[in-house]
Amino acid sequence: MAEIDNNGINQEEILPKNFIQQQIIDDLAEGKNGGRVHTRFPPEPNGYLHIGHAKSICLNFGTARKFGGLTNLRFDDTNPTKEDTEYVDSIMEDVRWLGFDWDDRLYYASDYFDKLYEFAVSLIKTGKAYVDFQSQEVISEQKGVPTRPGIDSPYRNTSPEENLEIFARMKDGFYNEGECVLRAKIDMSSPNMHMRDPLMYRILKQPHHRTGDKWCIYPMYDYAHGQCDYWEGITHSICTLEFEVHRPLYDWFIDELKDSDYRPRQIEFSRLNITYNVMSKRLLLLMVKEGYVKGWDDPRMPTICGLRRRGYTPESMRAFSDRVGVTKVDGVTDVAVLEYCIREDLNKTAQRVMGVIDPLKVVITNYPEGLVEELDAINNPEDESKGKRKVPFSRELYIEREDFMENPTNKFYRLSVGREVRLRYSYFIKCNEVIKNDQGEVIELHCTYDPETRGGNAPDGRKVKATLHWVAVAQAVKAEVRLYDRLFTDADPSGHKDKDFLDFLNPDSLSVLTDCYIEPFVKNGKPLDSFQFERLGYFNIDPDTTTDKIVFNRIVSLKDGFKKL
RNA sequence: UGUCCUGUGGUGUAAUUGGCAACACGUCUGAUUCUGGAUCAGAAGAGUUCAGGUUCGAAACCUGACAGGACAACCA
Repeated sequence: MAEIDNNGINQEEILPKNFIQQQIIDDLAEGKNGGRVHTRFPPEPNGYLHIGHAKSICLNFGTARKFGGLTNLRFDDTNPTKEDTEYVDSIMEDVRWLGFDWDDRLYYASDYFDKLYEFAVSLIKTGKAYVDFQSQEVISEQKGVPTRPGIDSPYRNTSPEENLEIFARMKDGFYNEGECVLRAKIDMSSPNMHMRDPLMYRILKQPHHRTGDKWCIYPMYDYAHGQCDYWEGITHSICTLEFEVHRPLYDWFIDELKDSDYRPRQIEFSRLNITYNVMSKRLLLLMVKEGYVKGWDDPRMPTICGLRRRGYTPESMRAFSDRVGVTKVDGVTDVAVLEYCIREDLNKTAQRVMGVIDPLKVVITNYPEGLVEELDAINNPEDESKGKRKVPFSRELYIEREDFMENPTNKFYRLSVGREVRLRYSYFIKCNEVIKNDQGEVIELHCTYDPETRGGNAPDGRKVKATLHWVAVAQAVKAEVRLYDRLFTDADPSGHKDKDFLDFLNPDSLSVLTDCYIEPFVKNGKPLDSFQFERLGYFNIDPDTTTDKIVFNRIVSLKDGFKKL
């Protein structure tokens, strides 16, 4: 049994699950930060969140929760040229949908613009920051390259008094964009490029989505992030690997700022990659803008809103995030793991229903015309409490075209002429005759049923090898079904130096079937409700559904236990 | 020819800190089944990038290679 100690921390769960939790445990053991654990999720509102962010959300909120701590949501909005409130709203929706809550701890980097300015002034006063009037090109040239040290700027030794005046003018809009920048005075010969007098502020005469026209100078990420962490009391600042080389700078600013033993600590982990996907905001934005997909929430997209529309559940996303783990190894997760997670969830929860997506008409020649029977069907065999429903059965039915084979191979044991199969929850039927059109295509089957097998079992105990799903023609709901395949044909579309990721776009990633028939039960469904179409897979109702057309998305197929022959 | 990070079955992770390399996904068997699903039972698959060293004992520690990644935005 779990024991709760007086900090409310579950002692049973205190075993580290990954290296970050191990480091937190070590920090706690050393008595750092007064035993607090406080994380933050810091998205830049310049695009929609994707499944990699979902992992980060689960990691930040999940880790804090495990240690009885808190997590802030903080928008990293230091660049008004790229950011927008549209993205702020979608990000909040996505975090909540995933099942996390920041309570009243919603922050913006822009909340700290005044404090950041004051801190910059204090760094100027101590001679640790200076305004540089050189062009971007010159500054870049002076920075050198990783293998060769840089050289000092001629503005490096301007007096603090003069810098103070200039910086105030900079803030007041006296200079033009690009005319000057504020830099930290650190070490132009550092082997770490980020320590070669990094930029703290640049001039951007752009209105900001929150501060409006108040500022024309905006802090750089490196100058803002750690200080925001500090002022919010963040203890563990978890980010992705590309910020690893920024850590010395993060620490440098904190050292200048801190006035107690408390300090936030940056810990990096490797970002999520999934086979047959791209996971970069830039590339995802490009696919949306250029129309390769229908939008950020296209069900083929690895965005959170895309996966939500596709039918992925928050539970499945959290389970996935848990399964992939947290390390510093740059790897690729098989998309099969994601699919496993949604199947695992939906198998336990999804309402079963019968639907035929590639119909073949069947006439039960010995079944009374005009008769409709209501037969019992189980709503979810994995969950007795979900009960049963009635499914109408009549003389004319649809079955799946691929469940019939005129000349069956020896591994095919479904319907064929002379064979008997079971129609799920109804009767055994035997196929007697194949009706073809002028092109020789099978258009209809004539079968007979055995009235003794009502419900699906034969009193004489005889067995059939296959059970087929079906729908009654007259009662079926006609539907559009959208089938999705992977968006790319290559496992690592953006990983080829000589090829563009668009070269690997899968032309068949979407197929729309318009002649599908589903049992009447689905009429009660609302957009985003999900079902298992028995033997086919999991499907949900797409928001494109209207009063006269119901549209389904295939979330994922059922696992195929057999090879197509 | 700089600094930093990372190398464990096909893939993702683990190995309680030096003690028989474990789990999951995937793959393949078989059982069972009114979903070729689910479930159950089982199998194959790594000797931990390589070479030295320390040790009774190394995936782990040390040295050196090799491979991959990150860093040279007034982006985050």
